[in-house]
Amino acid sequence: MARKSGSSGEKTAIAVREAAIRLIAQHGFAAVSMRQIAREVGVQAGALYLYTPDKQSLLFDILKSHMEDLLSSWQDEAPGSDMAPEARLERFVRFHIRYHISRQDRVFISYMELRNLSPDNFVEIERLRRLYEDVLGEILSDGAAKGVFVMEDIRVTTMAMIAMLTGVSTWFREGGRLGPDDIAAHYISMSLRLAGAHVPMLAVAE
Amino acid sequence: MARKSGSSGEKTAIAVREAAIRLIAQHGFAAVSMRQIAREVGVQAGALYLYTPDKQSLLFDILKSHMEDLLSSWQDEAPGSDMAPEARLERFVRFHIRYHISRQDRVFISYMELRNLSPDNFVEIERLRRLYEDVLGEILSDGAAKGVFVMEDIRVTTMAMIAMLTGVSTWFREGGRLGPDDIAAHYISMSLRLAGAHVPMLAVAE
DNA sequence: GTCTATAAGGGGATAGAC
DNA sequence: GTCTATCCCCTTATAGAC
Repeated sequence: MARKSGSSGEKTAIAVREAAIRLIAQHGFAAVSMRQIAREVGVQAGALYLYTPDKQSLLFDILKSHMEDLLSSWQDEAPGSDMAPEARLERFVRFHIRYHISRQDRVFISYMELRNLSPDNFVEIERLRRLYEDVLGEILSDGAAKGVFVMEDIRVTTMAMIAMLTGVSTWFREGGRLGPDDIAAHYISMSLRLAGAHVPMLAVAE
Repeated sequence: MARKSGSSGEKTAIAVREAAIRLIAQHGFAAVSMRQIAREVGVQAGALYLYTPDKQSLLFDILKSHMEDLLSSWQDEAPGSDMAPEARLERFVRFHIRYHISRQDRVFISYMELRNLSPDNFVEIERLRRLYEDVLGEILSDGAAKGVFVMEDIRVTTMAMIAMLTGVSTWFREGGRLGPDDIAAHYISMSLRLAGAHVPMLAVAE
């Protein structure tokens, strides 16, 4: 975006995004003004328009790059479809939980602010979200076909599991009773159980 | 609120609430103006202030009466704690799914608009929400104590199950492939499985 | 790249007529 | 119980100086 290497434009561009993400996660897109974002960044409101054509594009860019990053991060560590369904599901759940815990703000926004997207932008984000849901749907279908997962309804199970997994971002707090890896482990065994896999209990506490 | 029996005040008061719920669910609290609500009701903006002291109270009243109605509806059909945990869980899940399907707008708002409550109002709504979560937590704890539910972590399972169940309100659409009762049945067996109960498969489709 | 100034409009809320 | 008119403030976005 910025061409002069010594300029602070690059840094400002990043600062604008980060500030927007933080403020929108906290107060909601419609409740946050461009002036608030500018104050957080330390520039005047007018300067923001060097980095975004308008407020709507700012939201869209945040959501779009979040979804793209989510999908490409998964591609990077996705197991081959020749792997056992249980192992694939475990990999997916661990990835999902870690990703959602480490990027709580972005995740939160991308679920809460869909209503504030323009119709065209909404369609595009929904397309990307559907691609991600299909990753899980395909793993569950594969497991059902191979007889290692037993579900009454694959589509409902997919939606239920996605909601269950993503919910972690609403209650997880840094420094709580459980760390990210403990939580991921719990969600892995809950997911396997939800999919109707035979899952040995590793440890029963409480 | 209105004292004259022939007046249209009572009707208007209800219309204001319904319009507010519909618009807020669609666009978000911060994005909806008092003028928009008035237009939907068919009155002028000033008239709204006969029914609410301000916009914040309008939101708070919607969320508070939703939570109170949710809790008292549950009280009305809650089974005694002498019932078997599996049966109690089944009752809870069926109630939750039906309630959330039949009041999608209210449920949606009460999850999405927490950020737009004033700090005091937020505390009150959170208190009510926690009461409701505890209903499920208590059922799961009871089942664990009696050895019919087997979970690695009761608190995490409670949060996961609530998220899974409430998620139905984000994807359910009237006239879809499955009716409310089919969906409730699926969520019941998924919940039992999540709780680690022995659950017979009734029917495996797809 | 950033600032100041400003245009043009919408926001919540109130006063007073009817 | 409702309307009209209005106050005052904040909003997004742009123009032009530096």
